[in-house]
Amino acid sequence: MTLLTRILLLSLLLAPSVVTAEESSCPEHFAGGQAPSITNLKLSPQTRDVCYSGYAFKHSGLTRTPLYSAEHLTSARLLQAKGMRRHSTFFPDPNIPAAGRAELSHYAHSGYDRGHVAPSADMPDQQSQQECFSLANMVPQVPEINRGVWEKVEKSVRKMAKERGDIYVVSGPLFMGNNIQLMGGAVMVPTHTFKAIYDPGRGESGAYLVDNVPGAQPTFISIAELEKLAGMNLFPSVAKTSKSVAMNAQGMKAGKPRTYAGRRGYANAKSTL
DNA sequence: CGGCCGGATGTT
DNA sequence: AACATCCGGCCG
Repeated sequence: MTLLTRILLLSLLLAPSVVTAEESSCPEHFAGGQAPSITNLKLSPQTRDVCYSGYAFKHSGLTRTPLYSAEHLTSARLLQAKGMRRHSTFFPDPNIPAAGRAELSHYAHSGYDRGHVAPSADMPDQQSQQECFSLANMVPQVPEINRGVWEKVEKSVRKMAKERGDIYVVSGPLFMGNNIQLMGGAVMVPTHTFKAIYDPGRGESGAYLVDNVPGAQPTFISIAELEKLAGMNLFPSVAKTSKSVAMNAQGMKAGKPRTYAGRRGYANAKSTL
């Protein structure tokens, strides 16, 4: 089977709903049914919201990455996901206009991994498994990070979801500073990746932030702090006073929780977008 | 330690 | 699509 027919087959198999309005057509993926919203207007152009069965994302044609991918993780879902057989069928997303999407060629021999934003291991069935290999759910990630500490963050969040039973997760890239690299002349290489968690049962929230450079360790920041860096309102339905989740207790070597704004070099960092 | 997992690579 | 191989982390 050629690559082209495989892509055509995939586009037939996938039945996404693309929405442009404020209301999400897949509220089940979001805390309070409300999708994250953009507050940094530089991020707004060429965006598209896509709903899949296991996650939903907002894609940017400027970065050719998701700005976020959102999932609702429950213990039942992860129990089901655990038994899933995985297969790697990465594909350029037919729901994203070709002019603004990532292609397999952009990633080939780039030195970067195709890093899942919504992870494959969270997906409970064949369809969602397949859908999460969309290149619209990928960011160029330093291999050591993707296969190392980021994987650890993902596992830690799955563990948290199993223990708590029910959490909402929003993951995505950051593009900080004025020296953003382009992979394959097209796809923006994120400087960081984040994973934000909201626990509706306990009213707690928090986020991991990991630099996209070899040797980086995860840091823990508040949702409010992350929202400033990301230029997005990640959990619009959640009161800003929600308590912080004690993520350090999840087997992570994240060091002391600290405020990212306090770190030298980041306090004045601006998104180039 | 070995075996498994999850993500990625390359070849056919 | 299947297969071999790699890797780091985790578990018994």
